[in-house]
Parts: sequence; structure tokens; C-alpha cells
Amino acid sequence: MKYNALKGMQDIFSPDIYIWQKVEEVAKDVFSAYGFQELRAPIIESTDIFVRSIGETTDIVEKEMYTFSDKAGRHITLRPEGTAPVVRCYVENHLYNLPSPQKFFYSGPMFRYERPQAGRFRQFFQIGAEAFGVGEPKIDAEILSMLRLFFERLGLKGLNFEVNSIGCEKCRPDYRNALLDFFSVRIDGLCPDCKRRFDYNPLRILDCKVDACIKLREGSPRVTDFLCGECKEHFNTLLSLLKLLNVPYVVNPDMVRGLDYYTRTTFEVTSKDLGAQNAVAAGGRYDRLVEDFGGPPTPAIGFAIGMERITTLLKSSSNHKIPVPKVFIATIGTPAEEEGLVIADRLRDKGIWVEVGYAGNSLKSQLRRADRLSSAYVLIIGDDEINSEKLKWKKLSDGSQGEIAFTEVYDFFK
RNA sequence: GUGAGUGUAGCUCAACGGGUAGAGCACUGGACUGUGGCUCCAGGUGUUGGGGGUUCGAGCCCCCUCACUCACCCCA
Repeated sequence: MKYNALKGMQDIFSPDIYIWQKVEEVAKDVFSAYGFQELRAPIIESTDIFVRSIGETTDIVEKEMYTFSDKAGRHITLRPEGTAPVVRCYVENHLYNLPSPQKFFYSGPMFRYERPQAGRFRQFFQIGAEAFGVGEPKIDAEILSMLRLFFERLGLKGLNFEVNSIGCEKCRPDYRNALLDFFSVRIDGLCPDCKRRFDYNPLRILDCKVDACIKLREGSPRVTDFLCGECKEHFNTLLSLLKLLNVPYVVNPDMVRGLDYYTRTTFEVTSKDLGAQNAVAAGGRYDRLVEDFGGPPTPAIGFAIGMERITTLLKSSSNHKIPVPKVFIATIGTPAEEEGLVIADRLRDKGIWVEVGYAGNSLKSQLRRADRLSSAYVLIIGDDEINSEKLKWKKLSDGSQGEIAFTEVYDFFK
């Protein structure tokens, strides 16, 4: 019987795992500098949490969630995204009573039942961050700047920062109506998908990839022209702060977000070096969600980074060092093997990575293995060394070797 | 959910228009009785993803199925 990982789920191990660890480490360092603290929420929540926040008519909720009944018949769902659980945690634990802003980051697996393709999986990992309690655009700018620094620290170049504002509950209906007016006289020329979009989410027509639709939407109303006074001021202030902080952005009025809870600022970081799924990070403001979850009115903003997409970029962009053993202990004969094992453990106690040879292998094959592991040193122990209580060391990079007393070996490696 | 492409050794891939499978890498041992990288020699595995059909004969053709890949929808 042969088993495979489930469709759209993958195993991650050496050497890729070191890239993953690097990304997580950089995220933790950078986010901490901005005052974000790690938060770990369960990966399963009540189904309602996602339905209410993401939106009942979104694709995620309608057809992509891993939803089950537990043994007591509760409806539970493997989280398809990270924001809703954090908001639930924030409200449930009354974190709004703590000084604002409260800033959190998290990382872990998300689940969506989709057809896999390049950069898209059924289990995928995100690193996200959420900031609660600040409505000013200043924090929007800080978050974008934090993302810029994160990518910079990873050495990723050529990323595109796109920002937009989709308004608030006051101005968005006006814009939606203007769009409907605009497309209602052109609907016959739209692609079949956009004809559907016209009814359930006309904003989506704006990022259709069909040529005919691209042409038809020339001169369509721009969301930024329909923002109310407050939204407009928020957006303009954000843009000037981004300039101040040297975040290289592009305003993309056609950018649409897939989740219903977004308000005002939305943004996306994309790369040209990925496939069709080109977003490496995305997020925005969600000023109503905390209140919807039963908390006090609390503005908030957050984003999520797609781990697989970042690691894909890093794999092709630079060569990464993978850890190698410092010492390989090759032994001949049982007494030597036992002595080697003792020495190995003593060195390991000092935090040194030590590998040992195993029974049945010739010295030659042990050395070959040490070489293939790229071990820095080989220690050789046989009957002669046992008798003299000295072992031989060999440095594989230049072939130099020498002798050293058993008792001094612990100081030899520092 | 829709569409297209691909499944041959552990990995990367060969095998003219159907004649019952091969190379490189990797692995192990030896040449070099206790010294790696280079070279040479030797060693092994395939139910050709699975099932059915056509045929004297199928890795190759047909059907079904599974898996993977890419794209659409949608999205990190």
C-alpha cells in the first residue's frame, strides 16, 4: 500500500525547510520592531465565524471551506484565513480594554478546498499581522512600511506595492451604483463570467483578464472619485505618508479584495516572477469587523503573507546556506566505536553538530559519507588511537590532519 | 466546478510508423588491508500509475480510472 499526501498539501523538509525558517525568523524580527506580538489561535473555529466575516456569498464560504461536524454535531471549519480568528480572540478576551493599539502577528496553515496550481494549495501557510484600535492612516503607512522592510530583509527585489481605497459603508454604495450604470449599457459585450459578476459583484469586472472586458471598462467610474470626504482624506494622507517613508507604491483603482470585511485602505504586494497567482501579500482595513463580532467600534487593519509564494521566490533568487555537521566521527572496531560515541555526545552537549559512522562501513565509506555531508572535520578512531588515547583529526576542506589527545578534544572545537 | 497537458528504475529522462525496457545521476563494494573529493570496474530494482479493450504481439493505439502539472473561476 502506497500513501500520498492529500491533494494540494505538501511536505516541507530539508533543504527547503531552512528557507521557511529564515522567512519566519525575519518576520518575527521585523514585526517585533513594530511592536507586534505573536498570537496563536486555534486552526479550527466555529463555521459561523468565517461565514459572518468573509461573507456568505464569497467563493471561499460558498465552496472552498473545509467544514465538518464534530462528534457533538457542532459545525466547525478549518480556518481559510487568519483574520477572523484573531478578531474573535480580540473580542472574546476583551483585549479592547488594553491600551490601543493592540498589534499581533501569527503564522500557520490555512485551508481552502480549491484546485491546486502554481502558488496555490489546499493547505497553505500565511504569516499575518493585525493592528486594532487605530483609525488614523498613520498606522496604515506603518504597516506598508513594515512589509517593505520585511521583503527588503529577505533580499526580495522587484516587488510591486499596489494600494487602493474601496471606501466605507457610506460611499461604496454610490460607487457600486455608478458601476452598474456604466456596465448596464455594455453588458452584452462582457464575457460570460463578467455577466455573472454584474449581478453579484460588479467590482470584479474591473480585474477581469478577458480582452473584451478590458476594452469595455475603459472610462469606467473610478472608486477613488467616489470616496466620501473622510475616506478621501484618509487615502490622501496615507499616500503622502508612504512617500515620506519611501514605500514605492502604485495606486491601483481596479484592485478588488475577495473578502467582504474590507473598508477603505486595501493593498497587495505582487511579483512578476510567479505564475498566475502573483500576490505575495495582501491586506487592508476592516473597521467594522470588531463591532460585527460583538466588540466595541474598533478600527483595524491587517495583512497576510503567502509563505509558499515567498519561499518560491527565495528558492530561485539566491543560494542558501544549509547547515552542515561540524564533526564526523569515523571509527574502526568496537572499542573505538564506543569511545567515539562518548566523544560525540560530549561535543553535542556543547551544541556542536556531530555525526558518527555506523557498523559495517569501511573507513573509506565513512569518510565518503562525511564528505557528502560536508562535515568540516572528521575524527578517526581505531585500535591505535584507543591504545595511545589520541585520535586523528582531519579537516576536509584542505585535507590537513593531526593528532590530539582524547582529553583535549573538547577544547579543540569551540 | 471547467479546460489543457503529463504519468517509464530512488531522481532526471530515452525506447523510428505497435515487436514483451535502456542511459545518466544517486546508492553499495572493489582497484587503494585504516583516509573523502578525480578516475576505472562490479552490483540491483521496474507489475512502463491502475483497470479493461483492439492486436499474433501494446510503454506506444482506444475507453475508463487515479495521480501530478498548468490555466480558468477565485485567491495568500
